[in-house]
Amino acid sequence: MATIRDVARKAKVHPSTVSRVFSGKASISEATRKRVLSAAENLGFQPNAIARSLKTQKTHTIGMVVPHVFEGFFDDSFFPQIMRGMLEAAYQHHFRLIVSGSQGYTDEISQIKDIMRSSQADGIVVMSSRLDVDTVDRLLELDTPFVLIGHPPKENHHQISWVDADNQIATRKAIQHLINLGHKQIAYVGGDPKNLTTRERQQAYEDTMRASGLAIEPNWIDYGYFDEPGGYTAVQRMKTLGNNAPTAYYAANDLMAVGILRALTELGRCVPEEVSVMGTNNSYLSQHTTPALTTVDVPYAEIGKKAVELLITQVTNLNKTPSSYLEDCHLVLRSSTGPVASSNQPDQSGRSH
Amino acid sequence: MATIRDVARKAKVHPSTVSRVFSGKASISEATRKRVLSAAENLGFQPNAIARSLKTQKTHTIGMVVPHVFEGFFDDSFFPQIMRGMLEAAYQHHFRLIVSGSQGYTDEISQIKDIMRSSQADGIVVMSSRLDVDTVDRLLELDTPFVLIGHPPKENHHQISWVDADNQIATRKAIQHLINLGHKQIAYVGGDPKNLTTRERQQAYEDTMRASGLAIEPNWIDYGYFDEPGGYTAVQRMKTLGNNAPTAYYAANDLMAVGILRALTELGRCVPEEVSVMGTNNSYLSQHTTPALTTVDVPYAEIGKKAVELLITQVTNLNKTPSSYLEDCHLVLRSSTGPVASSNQPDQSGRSH
DNA sequence: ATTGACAATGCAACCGATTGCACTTATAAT
DNA sequence: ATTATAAGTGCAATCGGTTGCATTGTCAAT
Repeated sequence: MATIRDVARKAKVHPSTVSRVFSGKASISEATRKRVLSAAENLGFQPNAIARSLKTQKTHTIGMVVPHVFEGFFDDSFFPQIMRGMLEAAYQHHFRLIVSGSQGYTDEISQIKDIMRSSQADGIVVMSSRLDVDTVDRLLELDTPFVLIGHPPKENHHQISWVDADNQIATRKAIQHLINLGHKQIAYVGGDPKNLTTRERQQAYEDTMRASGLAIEPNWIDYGYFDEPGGYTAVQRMKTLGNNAPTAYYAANDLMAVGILRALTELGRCVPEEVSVMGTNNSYLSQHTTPALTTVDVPYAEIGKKAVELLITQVTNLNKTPSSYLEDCHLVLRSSTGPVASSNQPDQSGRSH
Repeated sequence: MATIRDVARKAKVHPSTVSRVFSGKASISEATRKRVLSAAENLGFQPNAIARSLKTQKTHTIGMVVPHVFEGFFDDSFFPQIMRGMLEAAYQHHFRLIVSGSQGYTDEISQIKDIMRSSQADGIVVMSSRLDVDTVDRLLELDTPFVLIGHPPKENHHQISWVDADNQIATRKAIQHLINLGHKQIAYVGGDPKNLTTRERQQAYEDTMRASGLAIEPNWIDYGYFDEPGGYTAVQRMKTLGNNAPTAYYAANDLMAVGILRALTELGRCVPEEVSVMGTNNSYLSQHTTPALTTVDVPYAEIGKKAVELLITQVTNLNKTPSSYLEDCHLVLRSSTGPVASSNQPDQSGRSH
């Protein structure tokens, strides 16, 4: 590969002149510019990104780490969509993404630290939604800018940048939708109780129930760990509640909702006539289930995009102060939710609407 | 960030000694190693990856470019699964992925060239399945190792490394499955006729039909450009063929098969009783359609993994000779295919099995 | 005619590691 | 005791760019 000195020799100028031609920022006479450019063209020269990075201390690269061992990560639209948004924003600013695999949550953090300490990226998008204060604090010490996708621990809310779906409002909209249909026995099937998003959604679920004066039955709450069997087994567990079994299920992702659908179908319960089911994410899967899944659209691509935009303004020094964004989610009404069956609430069927 | 000189000063050794401690390859007395390590620990030092790359001319990075503007790319399991496999292999060899967005096919090539010429990656996985000889030749000139996911132009078969699904056998298995069910009027809904994979599959489709002595009707061949509406409109077009309409559809991905399913459902044709439908990819979507989709599993994760493994052996000089792999695909029998309806072949229903 | 401003270019140090070579010291072989 | 060998470390050049500073040349203003 040709270097800047080769080009300089061929164009009979000093290497620094070649550098200036390619930087575009300095004043260069039209004549030498032409000469340099044609010499470069001739040699197939392009500035070496590594050398440039070393000198300028900028890699034009945003890091991210993906736990490649979690297969579900790649099935649900979650990761691909975030990635798409990140790529879009990065591309617009002439950045690239550097992505590392990881074997799990703790490894994820060490990979992030490794990228930071070895200066492989100007900034990092952190996707772990299991962060605790200590971890965040230690990340902060490394002072490589990062933005979190998801919610930070309460203590760090104003110390770091983050962007997340407005899970609270999203969940409220979902639960309220079910309540409006007359449901009173509503199950919440979360992902992983260690996951902050899961906890946040659960909180919103409980708040919304309470706000409508509905009781919260611990048996209506379960965790499906984001996969299809998880939703399936949640139903298995709850069916034993007899009359007290939920008339509606809200799942923290579509995949678990699909599992719920499958379990219900096997039990011979009709959706939405007897039981309503809602998912989350509006994954493309949700359009094609039977019945098509009512869900809440989470703009993951937007979130990913926003995250790297934030990061890029931070690394280009336009604005170093931490900021955060809550992206709006909206209901996608399809065919898996309907009015509560009258048999489920014999004493007040008149009131349903 | 602390540099190697800071550590050297603190440990009272020469920077080269620090370097040797971290390289692990040189002989260092236990005493100084301890001293250096603790100084490094103390300063939070870790070798700067950029500087190291500059000197060693190795980035420990594999490049890839993703056309982020094609949303379908991120919906189908194709891209996420390849990515997962790539990450897995990269991780095992302590490599990372550097990924660039792109606005389309031609931009994809220029991004690849840019990564190569700026030495941002040791090797590149090229995913474009529309390569022509000229493009490949020009890529070859840049002599950064690359491996192609998908089929190379015939002329380059032995010049470059590539790994692909064995589309030919996969398609043959699929079509043969339909033929075995008694179908004679089988539609092929491909992706994009410019796509080599699409052409390869179409070839296998035609060969298999011919091998069974079946006629090939040009009207049974259409392109759905990999998305759901594409499958849908293919059916719209073919339904006008009346008695000559296909009794079975084979789609080059599951998403189009879903579109086919939807169109058929709207037309009131029962699947699989009246019409059979097959998809390709065994995406997680295919498990959850109604009826569940018979499909052919394409081991994308394996392909991605193999691609970067190949690349890594090449960049670490273990083996520079081009090689190629064809990954096996297998049928996933579910509920969208069945024996041809007797009304569709009134004159030979006795022969169907 | 003199001065000042600025455009155009060269010079050389620097970014943070790596590594071939040389040197010293300790250990083993003769 | 002498020599060969290897271990342990330092020196300095190098990877391929960038950039502050110095220098020269040009042109306009006074």
